[in-house]
Amino acid sequence: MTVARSERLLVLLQVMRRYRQPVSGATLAAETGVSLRTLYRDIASLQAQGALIEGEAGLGYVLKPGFMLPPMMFSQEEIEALVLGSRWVAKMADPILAAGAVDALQKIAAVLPAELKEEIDNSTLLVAAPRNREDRSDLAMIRKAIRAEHMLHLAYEDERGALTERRVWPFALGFFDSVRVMVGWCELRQGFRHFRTDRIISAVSTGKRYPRRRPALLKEWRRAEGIPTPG
Amino acid sequence: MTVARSERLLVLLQVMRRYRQPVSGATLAAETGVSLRTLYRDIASLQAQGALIEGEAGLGYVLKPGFMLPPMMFSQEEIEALVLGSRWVAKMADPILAAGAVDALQKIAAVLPAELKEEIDNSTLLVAAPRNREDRSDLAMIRKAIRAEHMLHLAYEDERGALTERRVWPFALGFFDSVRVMVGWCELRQGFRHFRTDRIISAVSTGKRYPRRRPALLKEWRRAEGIPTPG
DNA sequence: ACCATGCTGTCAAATTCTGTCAGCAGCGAT
DNA sequence: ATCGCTGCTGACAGAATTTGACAGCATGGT
Repeated sequence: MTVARSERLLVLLQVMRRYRQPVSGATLAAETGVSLRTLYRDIASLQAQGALIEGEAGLGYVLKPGFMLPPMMFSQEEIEALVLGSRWVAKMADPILAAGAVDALQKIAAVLPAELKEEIDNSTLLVAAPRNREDRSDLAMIRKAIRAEHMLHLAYEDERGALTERRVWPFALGFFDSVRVMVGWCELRQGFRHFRTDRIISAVSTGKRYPRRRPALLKEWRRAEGIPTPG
Repeated sequence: MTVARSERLLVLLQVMRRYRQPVSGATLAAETGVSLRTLYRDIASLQAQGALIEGEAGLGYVLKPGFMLPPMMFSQEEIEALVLGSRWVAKMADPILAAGAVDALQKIAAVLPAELKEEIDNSTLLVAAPRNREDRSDLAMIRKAIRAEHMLHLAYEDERGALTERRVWPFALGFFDSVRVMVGWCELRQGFRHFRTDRIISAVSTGKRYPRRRPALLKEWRRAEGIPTPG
């Protein structure tokens, strides 16, 4: 069986992820142990399968951030869990993440045979409609800052209505029943603080990285709060 | 590119799903337009890729219920949505569905390169811990009854504490912030009724199908309640 | 203008896939 | 026990596909 080819394509994706800058086709060909001509064919294959690879003459290839899943089998419970979870995200999260949930569902539905697609459309697992929120915070920007480990300038109104400005190192976002909370290290208080996103007056990314790494902060915060690691 | 082969494997899965009973390899070979020898090789390929296909001598092949996804690409937002959604399900749904969510996450994590797997483990999107519930209802059984369109014998305690017994046709399950609600047609009241699962004293499947189809009931209920169809 | 690079066509060699034939093993019915 | 049906594996030759080498064109940056 030609398992070699599909595995080579997976390897190719990994190699492209390693380089964060554009890589030349010649380099990729060498790393995957294949001729340049074949590499071009492999790239074309991946693109045909939906991989977001951009190639520019004179520069090389870059893989847009994302995840290529190989073929895999999900049980009925697993797919129901994914569908229900995505629906919850679609309703409860900010517009961009919600759009991601909808897109993911559509991608999955698109590859299912008609009979099973209908099963999803008629899925019997429903999620409550979200409440009206007065939460205009830009969660997408906050998520981006978290991913990039960028410091944020925050104007925040605490429980007592007092307004403060701080610089914080955001590293997590919590979704509770009715509120969303940004978790970060607060330079002002020199400690971990939780910020309800509906009380954030404004958040501006400084574009500068904070000095510690996100997983370390997360771990330390978990220990400080006595929160077990999620499954 | 040998897109022919992988497509044939997808077709093979669909054909196997059509037959709910065991199918002989010869039949499958004829349906996919391939020799019997090659069919055996195709089956082996699918099994190697994780498909749950069982073959028994003298009977044929059966595909265990589930969904085989072809290789596909998810954007960062999409995968974050899937992860967050699965975490929510893992915490908020009944044990079986929660296990499905955990399993699905593990399957996805298992095929990601180490660096991205860590990304999921350190995911910055958190879900609130579930509240303590006094909800001992067997949601897994209810979901099963919904899928099979089976009638349920229900002992239910309504808001006023009055205890009733009814036969209902369950067709949906709603997840709200703090309560879960089974939706069904109530034979006693001759109308759609919502049953909070924590007020269900006992639910016994009759094993008999109800006379109407689930999608029709769902649609009618949506119209009656003024609920738009979910994305 | 020049170089690095992406991209496509062509064709023969290398590789893989497929069909045919053969044989063994497990299961149910006669 | 025997038979038929079926799953499953090995071997091998021909068919089909993939690969590599070569040639050429297009594009962007220097």
